[in-house]
Amino acid sequence: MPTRLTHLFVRTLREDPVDAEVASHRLLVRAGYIRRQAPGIFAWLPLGLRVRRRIEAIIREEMAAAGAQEVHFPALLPREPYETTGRWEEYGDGIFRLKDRKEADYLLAPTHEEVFTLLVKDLYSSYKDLPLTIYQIQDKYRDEARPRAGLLRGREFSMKDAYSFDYTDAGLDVSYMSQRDAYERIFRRLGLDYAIVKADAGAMGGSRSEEFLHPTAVGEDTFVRSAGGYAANVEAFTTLAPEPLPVDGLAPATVHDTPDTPTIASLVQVANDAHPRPDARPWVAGDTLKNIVLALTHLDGRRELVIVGIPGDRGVDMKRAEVAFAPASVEAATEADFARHPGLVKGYIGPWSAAGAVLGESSSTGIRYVVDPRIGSGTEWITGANEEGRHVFGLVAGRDFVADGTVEVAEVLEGDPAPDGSGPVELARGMEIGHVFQLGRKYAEALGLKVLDENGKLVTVTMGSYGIGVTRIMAVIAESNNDERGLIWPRNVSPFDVHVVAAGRDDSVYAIAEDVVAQLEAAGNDVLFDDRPKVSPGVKFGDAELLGVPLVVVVGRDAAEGRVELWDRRSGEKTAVAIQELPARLAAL
RNA sequence: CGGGGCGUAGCUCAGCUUGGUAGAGCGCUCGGUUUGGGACCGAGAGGCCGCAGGUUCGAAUCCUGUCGCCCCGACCA
Repeated sequence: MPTRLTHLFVRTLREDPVDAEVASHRLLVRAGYIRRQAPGIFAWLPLGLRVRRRIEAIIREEMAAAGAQEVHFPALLPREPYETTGRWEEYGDGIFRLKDRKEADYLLAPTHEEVFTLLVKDLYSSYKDLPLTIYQIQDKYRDEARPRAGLLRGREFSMKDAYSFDYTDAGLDVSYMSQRDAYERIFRRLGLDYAIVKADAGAMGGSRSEEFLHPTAVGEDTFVRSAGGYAANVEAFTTLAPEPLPVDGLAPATVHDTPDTPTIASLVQVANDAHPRPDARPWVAGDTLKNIVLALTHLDGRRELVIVGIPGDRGVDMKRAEVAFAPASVEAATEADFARHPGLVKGYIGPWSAAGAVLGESSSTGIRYVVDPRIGSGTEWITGANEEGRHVFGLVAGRDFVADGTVEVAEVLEGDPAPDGSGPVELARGMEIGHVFQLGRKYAEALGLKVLDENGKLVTVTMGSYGIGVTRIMAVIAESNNDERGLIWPRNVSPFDVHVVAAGRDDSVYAIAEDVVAQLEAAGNDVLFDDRPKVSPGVKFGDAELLGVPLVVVVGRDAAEGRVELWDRRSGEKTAVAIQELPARLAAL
């Protein structure tokens, strides 16, 4: 049976909803696919559900092909498992918590590692049962601080999450690659461009982690890639450290007056004017060593100052800093912090002074000092002399100062060399649409999932987790498949195969359209039929463009002569087709 | 959590400065005329002007408080 627009539960909006900014959000609401219920929470209308189900179907097929079995857990879960793994606390305000009538704690699951692990523990106890990969397609709940952009970052969202269970590391690698391969097939089938980037393993404690990023201006992640094939999230980017240089023969450091140079730009200016380099090459920002005071707040609430030294031509990337110092949180040091450390001369901080080391755990201040990998042994720098209006020139790392360690907090710039030697990187924005992750034994350890191996020895299971954002994918597809008139779905996720518009003034057009619809249905097409009798053609065309079914058949002025128009929504091209040839023409597309 | 903006009809908005009993367009209903690019005429339905308190003879409008929403940032397997 065709779906008739006279009966379909939908109302298209002529104007853009005021609260929608990005194209996908705007169009999905305007075209009647979703309606907002609360911030980041949406109701699904028939059209929206159809698209969602088609995406799910593709995922299910590829999961089955990868040997994963579907299960289903509740979204509402008790506190205990999350308490055991520590995530009840770790998630903080990030999850929805609730109490039952007995005051027992529950949560709406943000992800399901714990209960998957426990279920396998319940049922399996032998290596013979492994490997196992199970998955579900479930709504997840996260109390995002700021939901935004409609389906792209909601507080309720649908995700396919799979979990693999192995008893050897080699087995985990196989399971991981199997899911990773499945993801590539899924995204290819969905027509979604993607980059696989190294991700920060972070607090999840796993070893190998890769994100699938869809390059898009609305993406929230910045990633880098090189022509030679390197790709990484900026948070996971590692700097290519220079080989140590010999320090022998380098000129001794000299201190110069550099009045009024609190910024790198002013310092470079004064250095070139008053203290030009002997070989006349101009000083540049990259010749300076900038020392930035950060304040860490550790999990136990302890506040610690740490100073990071980075080349003066780049800033601190706070996201990279968060990763570098995790699980502590990071912020810029405040005036109060400086007040507690009179040894720090704001604007003129440096590791060295005539009286000895100033920065570092064993220095006069005792403040931990970590530097960018570019500050390698034998490199020379202009940096603060710890006196108002004075800098030290030709300060050599490894000779004149030693840091407590290196740190990856400097911002990554276009053209930086990829760590694998595959050339300079470019920066791009991306939206995370999938994430594959080797969890290792963290959850199995915490929850006691062990099996007996071939030798009758109890071994802890090693796990992987693999997520795909179903509703986010739908938004991403909408985001990259639209024009000023509306959505344009790829054929394999379109809510219908073909949209038939009856555009005529008399009854015969409708009778012919009914016949066309019946033929298309008989040929196996899922048909949306605009049979609204009193609606003008202009409105019908406009709605057809808004709704975004990629193929439209217009039954109109030439219908009496046995011809209809086949309208390619994407190209806008319309071609006359004889009605009896129509099913074959569609089948051939 | 910091910054900015906004709450008036289903949607998009005007009215608020200068207080006087609620408006437009679109959508919806009925009748009629239209019918290949969002047509027209006529008649309608629809609002606790976010909520609470205050000022006033009288508050959508002024004052105080509060709740909510959107955007930017922080945050975010």
